[in-house]
Amino acid sequence: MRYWLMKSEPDEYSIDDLKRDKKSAWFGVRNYQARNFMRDDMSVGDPVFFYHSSCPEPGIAGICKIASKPLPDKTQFEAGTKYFDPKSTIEKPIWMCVEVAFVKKIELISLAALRDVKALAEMRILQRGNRLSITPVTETEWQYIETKLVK
DNA sequence: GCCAACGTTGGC
DNA sequence: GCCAACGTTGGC
Repeated sequence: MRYWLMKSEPDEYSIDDLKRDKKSAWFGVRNYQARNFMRDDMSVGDPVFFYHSSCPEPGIAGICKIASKPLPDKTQFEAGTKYFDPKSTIEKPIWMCVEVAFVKKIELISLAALRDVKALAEMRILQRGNRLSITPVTETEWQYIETKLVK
């Protein structure tokens, strides 16, 4: 089992949206590293921190879990949308996604609060210049956050 | 809105 | 394969 952190802009899709939907495809990822995590490294049941980015209060807003094997991201075939990729074909899709299932909403753990914790200094999300929308979380980091910061 | 950092593109 | 130009991310 591996642990993950997945970013979403709450204006686009928030933890409340996932709570309502129970389950959702994590579509729209157009970065190869992030895609490869979904395609190659995730397993059904892996726990995920749901992170709100590009918003007034960025931080971890909830917990969800991986709920499907990798699937072709349908939005890559939708001509005229911002996720359309003309290089992709049904036979050879370029972009993959997974489904995630809601686990719980938590009291927001702000980015500032995460930065305050020495034990989390090495977290990918806190590294300078990090922009990757999906990052692995180590077991140590997960346990620390889960036991000490999640409310 | 600004800007640093990073990824992608495309000419050579 | 190099690298400059450009686009995007995301915190502030």
